[in-house]
Amino acid sequence: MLQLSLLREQPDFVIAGLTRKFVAEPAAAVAAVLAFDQRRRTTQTALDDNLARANQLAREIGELMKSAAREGRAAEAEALKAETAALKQQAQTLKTELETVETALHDALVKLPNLPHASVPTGRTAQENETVREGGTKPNLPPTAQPHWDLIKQYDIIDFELGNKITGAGFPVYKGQGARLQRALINFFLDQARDAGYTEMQPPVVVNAASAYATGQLPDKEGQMYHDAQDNLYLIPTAEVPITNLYRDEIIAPDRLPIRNAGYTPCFRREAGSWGADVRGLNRLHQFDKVEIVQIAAPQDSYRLLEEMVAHVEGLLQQLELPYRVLRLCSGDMSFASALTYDLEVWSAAQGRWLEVSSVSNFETFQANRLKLRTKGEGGKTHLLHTLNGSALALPRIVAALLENNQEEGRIRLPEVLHSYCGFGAISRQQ
RNA sequence: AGAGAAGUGGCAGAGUGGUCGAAUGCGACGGAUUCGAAAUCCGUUAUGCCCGCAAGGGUAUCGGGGGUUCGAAUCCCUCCUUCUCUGCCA
Repeated sequence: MLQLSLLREQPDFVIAGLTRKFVAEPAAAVAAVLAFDQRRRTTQTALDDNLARANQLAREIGELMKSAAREGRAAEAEALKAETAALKQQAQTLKTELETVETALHDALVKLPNLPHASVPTGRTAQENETVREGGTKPNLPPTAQPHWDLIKQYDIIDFELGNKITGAGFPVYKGQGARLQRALINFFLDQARDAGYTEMQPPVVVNAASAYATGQLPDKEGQMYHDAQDNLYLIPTAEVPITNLYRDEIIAPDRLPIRNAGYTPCFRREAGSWGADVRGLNRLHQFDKVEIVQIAAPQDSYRLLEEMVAHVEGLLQQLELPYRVLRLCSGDMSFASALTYDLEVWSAAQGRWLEVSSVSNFETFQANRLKLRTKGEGGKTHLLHTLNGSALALPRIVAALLENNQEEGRIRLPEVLHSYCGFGAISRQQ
């Protein structure tokens, strides 16, 4: 959620940013918010004055009651009581109005996306994303090379049919060397995060509505989460949700910043309506594994830390010997909450396409505003912090690329760095 | 899951209808003292919102929500959480 103070103080700046995000009628949207804000303030001033008067009367009545017995002033007290009755009625009306206008203000404000950072290229679609750099070398595969959905059957390491039987489509079962590869990747990613200064966290994988709301999954993406209606809990779509919410409603001492956390969790996504030709095999799943890195930073440090995070993820891809590229997303392709996002994609050789394996974003104060995540600055004033997160990394597409890019006759070679984690150096037919 | 008890400021802990955003202690911060430190002394030490250039003032918040009352941390209802005992269980 954008900060109301920014709309008040720099409406033109906000409108310019919203325009770049292709928000319809940005000037009208900002004007509507400001109008609600104005109404809210006059209403609250009226209510506060009313309550101040009522409080004062209550004090006076208290005094009169004390002296009533010996001075016979009960009648005066009764008169004042009559006045408070009128005030109360008025206060009730004002309270209702305040609630209504606050809701309207809030509803208008949460509809506005975050503003793109100055370095974000303006553009509507993924075609206009900017390639920042590429790394690694694309392999030259023979024409007989197979896509990963065939390889996993051939080596019997990931079984979609079994998952379909016990759960449903998009919930694969990892078997034997496939399961061990998953575990190896998770451990490798977590160890790398720890070495980079992140504290490992193991959060719950279901969260309450307040958490889902604070990081922005609710209300916008309600239909994309699995929901347990009985207890009103949501399965997390990413570890970002619980790990960021650890700091909901907190005032963090400046000397604790930046806070760096990492966590492995399974992630659950309904992916309603997003199935198509490009989502075969591991390209899109309802449940997948991911290690997420999250930082909470002072505003002046956040963009430097964002670059660090991208470098960390790049380092992982380099160690996995995967060809990759780093994209700076254009304004129209960025998520609702992000101010600047880098996507990292790996080359999936048999499919002949880039697969997004990580998205690293700076949300500036957009999430922190809903989280009420603050710090105390000069003069004891509180102000919002910046939140950042990134995948480091999501497993399925990494596995897809590893399988496709490294396929050889009768085996799939694995990068050196995984050998000790897996306990084997190549996937072969024996389990 | 059943029975009982409890939820107050960074922590501990008082407060059972008015002068309570809240005693006291600890911690933290600033100052005095000191060559420096300890000890001691003085002071400061929750958050949101509204009015105001500011100084300052107002308002709300004592687990959440609702109610009674002129007035609620205090009484009532409800939900949540924690603790103790019993039961069940990886």
